[in-house]
Amino acid sequence: MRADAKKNYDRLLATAREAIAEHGADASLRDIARRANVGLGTLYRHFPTREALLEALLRANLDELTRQAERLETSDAPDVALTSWFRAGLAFTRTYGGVVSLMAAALEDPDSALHKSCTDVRSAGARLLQRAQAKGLARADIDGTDLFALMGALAWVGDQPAFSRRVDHLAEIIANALLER
Amino acid sequence: MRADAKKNYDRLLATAREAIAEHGADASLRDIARRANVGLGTLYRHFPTREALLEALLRANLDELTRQAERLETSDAPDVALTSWFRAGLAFTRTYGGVVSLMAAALEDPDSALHKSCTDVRSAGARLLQRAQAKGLARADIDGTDLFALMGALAWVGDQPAFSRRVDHLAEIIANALLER
DNA sequence: ACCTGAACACCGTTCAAGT
DNA sequence: ACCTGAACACCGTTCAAGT
Repeated sequence: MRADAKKNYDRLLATAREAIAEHGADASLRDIARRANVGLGTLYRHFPTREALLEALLRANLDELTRQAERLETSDAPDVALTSWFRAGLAFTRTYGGVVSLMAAALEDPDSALHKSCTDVRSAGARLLQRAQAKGLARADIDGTDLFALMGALAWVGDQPAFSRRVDHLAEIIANALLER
Repeated sequence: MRADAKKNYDRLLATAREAIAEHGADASLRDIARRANVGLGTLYRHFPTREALLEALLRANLDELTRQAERLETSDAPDVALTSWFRAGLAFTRTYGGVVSLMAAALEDPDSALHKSCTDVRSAGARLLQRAQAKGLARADIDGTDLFALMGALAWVGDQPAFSRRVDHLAEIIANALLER
């Protein structure tokens, strides 16, 4: 990448990080380009879709979430590992509002720039879940997609001002429900 | 209301019902006016906000949900009544996609046209919950807002194509979690 | 009393023209 | 190779002008 292109890329990403932290995943792309002092076409050149921009923004966090699952798999007790990871996933969610809807859509769309990161996270969670299920420490009637769905559901709760105060409490209830039976 | 105004009002509501069933709560208001063969200003005259339009659309359903809670309170066993109503609320949700986010926002905004309907539903649920809690049939650490939040969370799950197949199953798990302890 | 649609200020996306 | 911004097709919202 040419030096000037790299500079624009970096500035766009930094600006997008601010804008999306402030306005959520549906922040105005036009506004991001404007605040980055870059032409609108330049934004589209570097990030052809909103998903591509979010992928660049979230890749580090999502990879870390996947790696954390792998670490927990060899360290903690299966049930503790599962609920710890569940909470970590939810915590990630809180950095950018409204991001889980895009992630849910990306699971279904192989062409989405977010597809691989999201299916990786789902697989990582599924393995933690299966490990707990194998020891009889988690309920047997759920899978990795259910785990992802419940994390997304709680993220939605956290995104609503009317409910965000209660999200930790509700997360605990649901995390416990994963271990029942 | 003048006869011609009433006609426009009814046509707008019927068209909105179709459009919102098809495209969800953020359907284009312009498109609704267009499809109803009515000027855009006429839509705004009858429904000054999107919430006002949804209020007109949902009032009957939300009132019915509130009344259903009252009926269940005098008929069924407290725990059965609670979970039945929880499922009924979720079923209502499925008629129009994306409607729960507006409802959650309306809880926090006393000026929203949806405010009263939503707080009424919350109160109705809270009473069913308290009745079950008084008999030790529901967990004691949740309130009516939590109940609303969990319904909304499951509605969100139902709105995501990646998860909608699992929403009934996840609803059962969460409904059971309400009764624990 | 009610209706209309132009006007304004925003979007997302594309693409011809420039360096 | 990369950048720019006008152009296009959409929004939501308001309001002067009409009947």
